[in-house]
Amino acid sequence: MLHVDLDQFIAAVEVLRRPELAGRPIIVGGRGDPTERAVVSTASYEARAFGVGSGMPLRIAARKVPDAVILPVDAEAYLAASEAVMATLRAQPDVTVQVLGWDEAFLGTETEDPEAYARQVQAAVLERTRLHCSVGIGDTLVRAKVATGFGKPAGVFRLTAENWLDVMGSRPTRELWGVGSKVSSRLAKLGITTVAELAASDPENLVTEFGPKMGPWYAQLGRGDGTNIVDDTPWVARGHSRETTFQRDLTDPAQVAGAVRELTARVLKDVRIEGRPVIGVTLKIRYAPFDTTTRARRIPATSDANELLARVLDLADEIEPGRPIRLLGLRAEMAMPDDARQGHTPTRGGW
DNA sequence: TCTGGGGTCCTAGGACCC
DNA sequence: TCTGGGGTCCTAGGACCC
Repeated sequence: MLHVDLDQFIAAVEVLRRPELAGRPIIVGGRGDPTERAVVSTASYEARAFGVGSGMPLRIAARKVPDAVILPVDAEAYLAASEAVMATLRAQPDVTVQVLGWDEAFLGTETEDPEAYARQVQAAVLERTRLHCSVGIGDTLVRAKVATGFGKPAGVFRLTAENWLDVMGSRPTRELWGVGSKVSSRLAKLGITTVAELAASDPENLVTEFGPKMGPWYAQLGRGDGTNIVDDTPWVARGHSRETTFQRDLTDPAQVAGAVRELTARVLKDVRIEGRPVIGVTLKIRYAPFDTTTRARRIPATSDANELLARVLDLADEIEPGRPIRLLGLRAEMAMPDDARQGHTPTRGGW
């Protein structure tokens, strides 16, 4: 199968509508104001050369690149571009498309010459959307996904059982899809720092450290093994959430109550579009500067807005009075339809 | 005043039941 | 005068991804 990933997607979309920005360091994040609390969504390759990357505080990014073009996030524009890309992918011959986000998808197809197929996909995407993408080819989803990184920018790379350890074996576990900084540190404590070491590790040790599901999962990841099924079943959202980081910390209880009502209204808007009852609510509270806690309640299935607001305000009563609040978030968990895809592979935000 | 916003899934521990 | 065992449900917290 193939994994397609658009190159510097958000920055590229911005350049399409403002060609004079081509070649300049572009940073997209927040409302485009580096004095505000916000982080970088995407940086162009020119900006990345200065050490700027996704997730970095906008303020710091702006400091690193003094003459950067800093732009606000325009989600609608990226969504429209994304839909054009995905439509192009779906129009390819004999293909199953599993969308992973705005700028990524797996493609399942049977072909004698995957490289040629990949080049054809790149050409079609470029012609239809004027956007460049990189393509990974693999015999599992994990290998295809990891392969894409070696194809960037605008290239094609193949990773299979054959060359997986040659290419990945000596690299740090952090480079695996699903291993972040915390897990790589915990692995290091077990004496596992490279992909090859993870691939050869005793699953029992991993179960002790990570539990019955994640232990074996990490061992499999080290080998690049896993499913090779591209699943185009339409996604069914488990829930919807909204959160707000306040530019100035909230201290006034009336302000907090107002923010909670506003969040509830925003979440309800999305839930109404789904048309499914809510079965749980979670309030997320970040006390300044960075102490985050959650309060959750499971509730009888309801679609009644007043009922929900009452529940959320109950949760808000658990906010400690007097502590400055930097962020409030609200998530509504929705009832799943009986036929929804469930119990898939553990991936956390992936497939 | 350095730390977004939208997601998913796993784990541990307590409560509760038989 | 000892303290099971299995199961489910729930909450809080953690980790990761785009």
